[in-house]
Amino acid sequence: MPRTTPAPSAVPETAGAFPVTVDVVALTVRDAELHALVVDRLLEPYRGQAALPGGFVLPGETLEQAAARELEEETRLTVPAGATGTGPWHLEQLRTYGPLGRDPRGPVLSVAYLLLAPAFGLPAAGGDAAEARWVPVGDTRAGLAFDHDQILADGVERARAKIEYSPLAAAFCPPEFTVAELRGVYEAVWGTRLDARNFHRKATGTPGFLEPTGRLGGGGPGRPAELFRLAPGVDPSATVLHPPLLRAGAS
Amino acid sequence: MPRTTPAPSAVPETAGAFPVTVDVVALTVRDAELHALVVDRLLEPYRGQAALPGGFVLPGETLEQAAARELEEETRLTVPAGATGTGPWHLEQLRTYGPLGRDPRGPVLSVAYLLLAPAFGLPAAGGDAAEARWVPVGDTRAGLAFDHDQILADGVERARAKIEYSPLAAAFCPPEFTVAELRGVYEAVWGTRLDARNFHRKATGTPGFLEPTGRLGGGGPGRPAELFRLAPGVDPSATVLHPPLLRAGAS
DNA sequence: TCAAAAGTGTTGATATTACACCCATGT
DNA sequence: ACATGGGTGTAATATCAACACTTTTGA
Repeated sequence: MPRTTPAPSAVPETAGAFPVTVDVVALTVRDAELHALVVDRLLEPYRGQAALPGGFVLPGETLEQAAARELEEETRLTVPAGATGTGPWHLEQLRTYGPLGRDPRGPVLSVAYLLLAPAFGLPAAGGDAAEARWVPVGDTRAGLAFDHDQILADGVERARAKIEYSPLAAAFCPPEFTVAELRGVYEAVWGTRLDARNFHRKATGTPGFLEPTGRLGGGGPGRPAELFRLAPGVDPSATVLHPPLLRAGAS
Repeated sequence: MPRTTPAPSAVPETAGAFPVTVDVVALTVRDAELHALVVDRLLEPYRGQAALPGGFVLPGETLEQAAARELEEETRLTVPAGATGTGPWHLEQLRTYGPLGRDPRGPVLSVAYLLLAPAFGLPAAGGDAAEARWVPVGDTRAGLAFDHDQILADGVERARAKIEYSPLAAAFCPPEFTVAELRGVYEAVWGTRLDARNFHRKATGTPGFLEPTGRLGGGGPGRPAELFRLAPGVDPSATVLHPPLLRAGAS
């Protein structure tokens, strides 16, 4: 049946209205490993269990606003406005789950978001919000509330696929970074080892990806590495790298 | 039926409840051109204007069920159950739009689905449902109600990207098809011309894509073509073609 | 026999991979 | 000096793109 509209500005009575949540898969690379942000739930259902940060969408806000608000409330982490654009942050919609069979309270729709961010510290536990912490994605087998294990797995798979053909790996790095740092991101996200020499050539040789800053970075042992930034004017989520940085190229 | 559990704890009062629609981007290839399914709206808002088939999600149904029901109601087209799997049909979630600024009646969330299907006839116009028709995607500039132009564009772009590295192009074909038919799908979806000889080698040479049936098809002029089917046991949405059938390879 | 479409062979250009080798710094 | 990581050169292999050529049918 077509949309039935009793009045020009009403929604049909037969249509259900659904509570809608946003849940955020926030990923970062720490200690050469991919980590996800989880919070410990203070309230029922699943009280005391770990879950993805998220919560109900409020009237009058967009889904992106709700995602940013929930992240900030639960982790004191402020997502820069317009993080869908360039820079060391990236927020994009993942997919929508529900409404049936995923929340003991009843039908709830959840719109999941994926956030890719450079490593950053979290405030010490003990605010009025639940404690937020980073957990290695390999350690999260079947431990999260609701269907959040599935959502996390989908988010990780999305990240793995996207860095292959988009400049999004740079979203895990600070504004200026070395090729080795970038390679560390690929190795952590894919869980593989990459040949440093070939990676360097591919990354620096792919048009529309990296731009040299001219400066040198790093104070560790060995020759200092050149610092790069993301090529100017590229939308990391729209740019397609050619040739791609192939996942198959792992040794 | 609605799974409304009286519940250990209820959804917080502060949380908004949103009407939720599903809208379907149904694509097919007809006359060597990519077409989308649209319906003419019988009711306000946007009465008389073309729109994607879709409508409100009812209590107790899943999003996929709602998408299939709306398609069937508005186009008399029955989506086979489990069309997310193998075969000449493919239904997948596209993304979620809203809730603000997209429906004059107020905040409405829309979960968009993408359906890839072989060409099929539509019932003659004049049922109690709105008339459904195929329109070439090139002809749909800014003509659809709501934000459906954007949703259609997103669906087309998803289809274009996916057939490059997945066997999903076969979802546009009947169960058995020739390499030329398959090439026609790529040409229509990408809007390019492909070299028939190189395409044949790539398509038949890519593991996990095509399986020869041994039979021959076609009664037209020229040498009869071998009939193929999708390789058995492949999930078209999960399989990754290697090497991919590159869009760049268009001549 | 001819037109049309299917399918194979071949070749130069480009990409990938593996690894030898040099460069620049801290200790 | 030497260890450590940064970065370049090069050669074997695979893939891509263009196109000559053969095969198999209908008219």
